[in-house]
Amino acid sequence: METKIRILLYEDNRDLREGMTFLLQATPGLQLIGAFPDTSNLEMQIPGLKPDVVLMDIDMPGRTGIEATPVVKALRPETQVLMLTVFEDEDRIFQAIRNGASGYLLKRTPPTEIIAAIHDVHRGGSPMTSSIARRVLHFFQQEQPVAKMKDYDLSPRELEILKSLVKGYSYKLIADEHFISIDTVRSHIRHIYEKLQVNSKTEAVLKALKERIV
Amino acid sequence: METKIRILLYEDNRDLREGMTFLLQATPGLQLIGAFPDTSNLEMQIPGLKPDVVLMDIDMPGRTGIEATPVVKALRPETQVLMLTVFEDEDRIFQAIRNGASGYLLKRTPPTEIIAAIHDVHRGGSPMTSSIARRVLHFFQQEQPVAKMKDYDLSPRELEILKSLVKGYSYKLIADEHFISIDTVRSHIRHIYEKLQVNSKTEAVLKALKERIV
DNA sequence: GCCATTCTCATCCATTTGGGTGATGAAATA
DNA sequence: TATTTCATCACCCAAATGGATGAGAATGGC
Repeated sequence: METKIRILLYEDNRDLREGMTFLLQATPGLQLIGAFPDTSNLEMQIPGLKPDVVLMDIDMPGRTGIEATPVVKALRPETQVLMLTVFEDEDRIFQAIRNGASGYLLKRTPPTEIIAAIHDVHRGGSPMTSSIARRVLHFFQQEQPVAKMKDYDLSPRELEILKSLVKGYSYKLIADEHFISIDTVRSHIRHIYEKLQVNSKTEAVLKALKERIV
Repeated sequence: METKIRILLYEDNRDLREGMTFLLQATPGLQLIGAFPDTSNLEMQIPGLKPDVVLMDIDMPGRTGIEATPVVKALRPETQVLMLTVFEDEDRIFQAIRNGASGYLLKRTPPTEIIAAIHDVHRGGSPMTSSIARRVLHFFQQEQPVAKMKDYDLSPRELEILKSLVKGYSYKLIADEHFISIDTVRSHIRHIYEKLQVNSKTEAVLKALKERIV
């Protein structure tokens, strides 16, 4: 390893902080450049210490780890934030991820895996426990009851017209777009409304979007 | 371990299939109950063999692993599908995930980790390599340029009206909903249009949704 | 007190939209 | 071949919508 990975630790629990400090200092290839019980001085510490990886607890007094993460990313985008916490609820996981966290580990993860995860996140990976990963995947899967999704039996032409509606076009515009008369457009739209069981442009557009018929 | 994990393998490459077969048969706690070069007989094999975990290659002749996955989940929802493939592009990853895969490993993953992943997915985790995980997280993060988002300076009342518009309501309905006259509704909506720079209900609704002002 | 904003309501007018009805020719299907 | 579906267009009418303009009451800030 050429140069050590520069690590910053934010953890309010003193025992845990000191334990992690010991672990990190004892590990070759890693360099702990700071360990703090809160994020109140982020704005000084991040630009000053230039960490490669920040280990972030979630539940801290003052600014939580979730709130601090986007600040870190804003101050120094190349810094990787690794959440290290006891919380496993989807809300916090997603908030952390949306805020720019690159990894999400539970504190009960064995030390060797935490070390591995630090290297991992520094290499551009996103380490996470598989239970966290399951929740993330679940998010993608829980989607629509696509299977039961009625296709509403729209004709090809009706589908095109519906797409134009979803673009926010007026009847006249749609007519021009498709080189047909406005009455033909109206005719198609009437059929679309009937099939979708709606009776206005807005409702049709909303339904089309919500059930992604478009 | 009380009872062995029942595993089905779908992999068209003969060498890989035989290699995996050897690995799985040599591992205590696992029971390979079938290994097939294609998914043409899924409909018989899944209900007949009742696998706990299916190892699924993506690129197979006939029905691909991505297409086969939802079929597996439909035939036997409790079966966990673990993608095992060489492809690492976001498209395929997301297709697989959306189709119900519970894990996603690259074939170059070391055998011991594959074994661990099988146990993992069977326990309800979602093993994935951290590079895959990074891509998944990236999907959440790439979102909107929230920062640049103008708030359009809508008044509280206008925002409420806009929300009603997004519900697909007509002027009359909105008037009733808020106990105001229809002309007042029209007045608010005109102001909304002006601020959002649109000139129809549909456009306003689309803009509100797209920029999630609602 | 004065000013800006917001919320309210109104009137007038033109355009758009929704709904009813019907018709024609082409294409696909039974 | 007969029937059905699709795409096209038309005419009528009523309701909804969009745009211009104005105006009174309430609120909050300066």
